[in-house]
Amino acid sequence: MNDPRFSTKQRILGAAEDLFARRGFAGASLRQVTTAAKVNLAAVNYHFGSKDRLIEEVFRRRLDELNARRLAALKGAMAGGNPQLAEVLAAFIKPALDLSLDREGGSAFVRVLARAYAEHNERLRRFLSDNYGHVLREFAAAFARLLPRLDKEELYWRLDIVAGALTYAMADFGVIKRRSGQSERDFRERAAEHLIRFAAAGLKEE
Amino acid sequence: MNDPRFSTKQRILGAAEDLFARRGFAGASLRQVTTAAKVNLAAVNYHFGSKDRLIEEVFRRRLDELNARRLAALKGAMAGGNPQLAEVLAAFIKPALDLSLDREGGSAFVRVLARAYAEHNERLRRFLSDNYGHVLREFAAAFARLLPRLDKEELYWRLDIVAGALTYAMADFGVIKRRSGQSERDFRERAAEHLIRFAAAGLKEE
DNA sequence: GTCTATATAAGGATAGAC
DNA sequence: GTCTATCCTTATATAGAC
Repeated sequence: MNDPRFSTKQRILGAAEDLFARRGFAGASLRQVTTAAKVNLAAVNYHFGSKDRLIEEVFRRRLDELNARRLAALKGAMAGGNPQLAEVLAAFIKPALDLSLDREGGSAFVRVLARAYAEHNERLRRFLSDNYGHVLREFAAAFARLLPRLDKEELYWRLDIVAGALTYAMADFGVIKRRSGQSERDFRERAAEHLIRFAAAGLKEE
Repeated sequence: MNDPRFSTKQRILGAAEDLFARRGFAGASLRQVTTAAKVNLAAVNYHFGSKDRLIEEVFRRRLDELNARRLAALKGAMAGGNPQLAEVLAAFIKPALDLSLDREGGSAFVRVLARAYAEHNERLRRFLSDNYGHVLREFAAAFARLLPRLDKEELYWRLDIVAGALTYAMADFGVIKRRSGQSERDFRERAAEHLIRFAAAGLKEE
């Protein structure tokens, strides 16, 4: 029972992630979280200090790895000296959709992320911007190199639209359902392909 | 004080819309709503029966008109016998972005709508599907006529992506900010234009 | 580090007078 | 239709024993 992957702290994070995805930050109570994690109610305040700090740690646990993967993929796409638009898009999109495939809570987390957008919560926005803003800036610079004919304003508009579609796709908001014979992994991979092709077409449009 | 536009019921709906947008359905309490509406706490249960029913009425008040406008615009686009893709897209997108321009609460409502997606709330989904699903089906049929080379699955994927980008754009999730000299209306109109061009390019892609 | 017990506040909903 | 008062549940957070 001393496996750090199943420590009290990690069990709380896992249960919180799941419940925040399903009921929202305000909708999921610490009682529900600690019950699901099979830990004592007081453990949340012992390990995290408050509900707000617990929320931040739920983000940190996933986003550190997600953004490291995105940057590594971006570096790979830019390395050859002849970067392709679809590769750079894939560097941004695929790690996110992969995360949504991770049965160990990742699929819940992407919905938490979508909720964070909907929240418009200033505290959360600042936390995300402070910790992960540099990743977005690197991608924006890469796209600017690949699409030199688009002025900056036009480029930002289009990237914003791509981000919206990605957020929506990741959180599974849409109406498309997986067919019964299809694996979750296959479904997600097709979602990423459709999204990348659609986005590339929209970005390239003169 | 008997103007039905400022009746107790309408004031509750307006305050609820604003608070649900800012704090979410669980995050906004009936006490906050009734205080903002300057009505008595008990008035919510008298007029609506419960918080859940209040939420549904917040949706109904806006969506009846929004979807009527969309269908009217769709009819207009299809009437000539030579419908254009951009026109049909505009019939779907522009009424939504116009709503987001309505200072009388519409701009709050689009954020409520985005939250409803994030909620994945079964009760809400059924309510929306039962009441407004036919509108989406009519648009899907129109797009199918305009894009005969896309098979049904491909078309649905792409429409799903468009819906995601629209939801995101309406709720102002993105990073693009209005410039100081620019009016809100002008900003929204440009958002709609960018979105329609981007979506049309992505939909047409072979 | 985990427990029980509890302080303290806020929540949705309702009863009953006016 | 609107009010006050209140029921009952749930919430976050903490104190202090183990």
